[in-house]
Amino acid sequence: MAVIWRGNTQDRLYQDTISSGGGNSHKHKDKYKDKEHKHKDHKKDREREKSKYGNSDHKEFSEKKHREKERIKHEDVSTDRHKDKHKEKDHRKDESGLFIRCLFLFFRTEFKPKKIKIENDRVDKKAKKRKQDEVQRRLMRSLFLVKDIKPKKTQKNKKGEVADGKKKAKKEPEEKWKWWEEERATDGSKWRFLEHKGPVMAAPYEPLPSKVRFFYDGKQMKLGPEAEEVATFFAKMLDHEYTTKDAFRKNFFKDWRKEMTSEEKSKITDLKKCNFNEMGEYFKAQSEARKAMTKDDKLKIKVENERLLQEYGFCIMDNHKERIANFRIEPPGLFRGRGDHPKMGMLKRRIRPEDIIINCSKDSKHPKPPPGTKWKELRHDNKVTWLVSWTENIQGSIKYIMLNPSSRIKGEKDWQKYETARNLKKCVDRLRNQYREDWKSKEMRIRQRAVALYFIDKLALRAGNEKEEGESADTVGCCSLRVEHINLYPEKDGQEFVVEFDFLGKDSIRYYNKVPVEKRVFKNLQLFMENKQPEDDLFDRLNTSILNKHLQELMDGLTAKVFRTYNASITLQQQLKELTSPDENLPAKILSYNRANRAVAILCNHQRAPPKTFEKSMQNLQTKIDAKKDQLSDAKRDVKSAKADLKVRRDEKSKKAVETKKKAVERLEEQLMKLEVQATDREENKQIALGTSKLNYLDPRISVAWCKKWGIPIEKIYNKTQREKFAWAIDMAEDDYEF
DNA sequence: AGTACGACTTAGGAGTTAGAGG
DNA sequence: CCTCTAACTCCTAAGTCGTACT
Repeated sequence: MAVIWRGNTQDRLYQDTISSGGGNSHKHKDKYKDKEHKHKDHKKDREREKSKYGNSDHKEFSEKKHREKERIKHEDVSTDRHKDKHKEKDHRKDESGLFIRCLFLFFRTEFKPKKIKIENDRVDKKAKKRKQDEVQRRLMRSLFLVKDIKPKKTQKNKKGEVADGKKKAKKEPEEKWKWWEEERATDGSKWRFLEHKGPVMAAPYEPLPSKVRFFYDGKQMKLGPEAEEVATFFAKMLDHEYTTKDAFRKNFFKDWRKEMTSEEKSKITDLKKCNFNEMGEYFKAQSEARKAMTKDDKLKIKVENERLLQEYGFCIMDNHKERIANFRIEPPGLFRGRGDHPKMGMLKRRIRPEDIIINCSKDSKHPKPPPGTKWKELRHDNKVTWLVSWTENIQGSIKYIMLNPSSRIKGEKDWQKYETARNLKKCVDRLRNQYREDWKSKEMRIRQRAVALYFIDKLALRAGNEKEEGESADTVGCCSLRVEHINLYPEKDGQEFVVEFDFLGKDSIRYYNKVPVEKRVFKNLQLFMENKQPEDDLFDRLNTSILNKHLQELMDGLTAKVFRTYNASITLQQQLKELTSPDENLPAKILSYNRANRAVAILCNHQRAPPKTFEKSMQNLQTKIDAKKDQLSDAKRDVKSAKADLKVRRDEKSKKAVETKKKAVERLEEQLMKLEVQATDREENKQIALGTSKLNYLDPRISVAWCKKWGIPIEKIYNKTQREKFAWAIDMAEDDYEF
């Protein structure tokens, strides 16, 4: 079974390693029989309905278009893009923190980071960098002129950047809009005015040069453009292990054949006989060539990208120019699901303008479809935040183009999320008492609800919606846990009532954990598992909808995922309090921050694949360690012989010699320990991803407050993008902010 | 209560870039 | 200066949750 089966962090941090694995092959077939059909028919009906009524009943907005436009402040999000590059130099090297909890204490006292490198050095580099930048900018400008790009905003911005980005670094553009100081709409509308240029369509297919051949069964064969395009998708993935998987090959071949002419179809009947190697080589060569391009050519591409960004990357929403997140339509390709996805390898088809729904203000300048095409629909729905949508062909789900996280519309929502989590903080004790009471309930469903909630709270599990079997990888969350995903141990490793979790969660990331639970929980679990098969639901009287309905009654806005946010943020706050010591220097403090962050990442089970070069860099480190060990044993031998000398001579000189040698040993021991610690550290960080929690779970105001309290520059914690996303928090949080 | 859908958040990996080290 | 690596950005898959409907 080909599942992403990474060893789990918790596993290695807190417990003995286990070597379980194994697939889950269970079937709930009856339950889902015929679902697919119904599903699809239904969808079609709805679609028909929609196009019938789509445009009819939208309110007119009173604002006059031009007046709106006049008031637009041209805050240009991208202007200072490159500006503080110099400042960006962070101290990643010092970030390497140890995680293991038992080492926390030790390190707090023992770790003395090196002084950071001298400022002088940096100033020099900065100056150098600036010079380089200036050259680049000049080039950029000349390129603009050469290419005779209409000198619209883009140009101005570019020039503006050049002008004030440099010497007068002080002169910030116009001050940023502080949406968080404004009133929020209460009527459920998301905006009043929305204007944008529509999406950037995927580049059309460029047929291969005729020298690049495809062979079937050893014989060269020219493919028609449709079949050829799909073949190139496969050829591009040739050295990815996807292409060796049965499901991938099967799905690919089936969909590929659909694109073939009847002639091709009758010839090509076996994927094994297809030879895509020349195609694969061709693409490899192409990407090599791209890497080897001259600086000028690279710059041209950069400029073109920038132009596209300026033209399509922004919209106007309620008087403000806002950055769009994904303004490009997803190009066609082969579907890459995660984990053991039944649909891997299927053809993700090209999106045409006729598939695309545009959403914007009635009174805005509507985006134009490419010449000779039209949009599927033009809609004016201000109850939603998306600008563009289309239906994807693999799962039949809808994809959207929406705004950047720095936008008002995303920021408000994010802020609100943390406020809800803070509300939970106020009543979490009450809730915890409540679910503990419910463990004793006469009703099974209440007990199940209470135990599930306990897991969600204690272990930060996801809610766990039901999924349609066969539509996606077999993964679970709390409510969808099955009996096979847990093991109960009345006693294990000296602890009582241990529950062992082992399942694949979101993105097929394995969750493995052994936790001691309260006796009552344990007994309940035994009860829930009575007379069940491994593939039966653990909580058979519960689903996310029931759970969330219950939570909603306990607190306004409360849902299962709020617990994850709450527990993540509160953990960060606590850990920061615990780990930061006032007299430490800056790198040490940042180290503490990262450790706190890491604690959260572990709680939320945020993992990453070990870096590709991980083994190698580990080996290098190990070599160093071995060398150090050799040195150490040499030094120890020296001590011995010096001692022997001393015995014979008994003079001051040899006594001193012994002392020096002993010192050397001590020094080496210390160095060795540091290296070993570094190795452990790297090993621990190997598969922990800090980014996800930082971006989605940690109230940024906690970090901002911490920075202010200890005089840490915010750039050490948040990079440019993150600072843009969390601008609201950076602006509003003071050093005494309490989550 | 159950189901399906739509909208939106959360997620890890691939690709790209910058900057540290050789 | 060039190469190698780590960080950052982009990409899009995979979740959550509310709502409409039955």
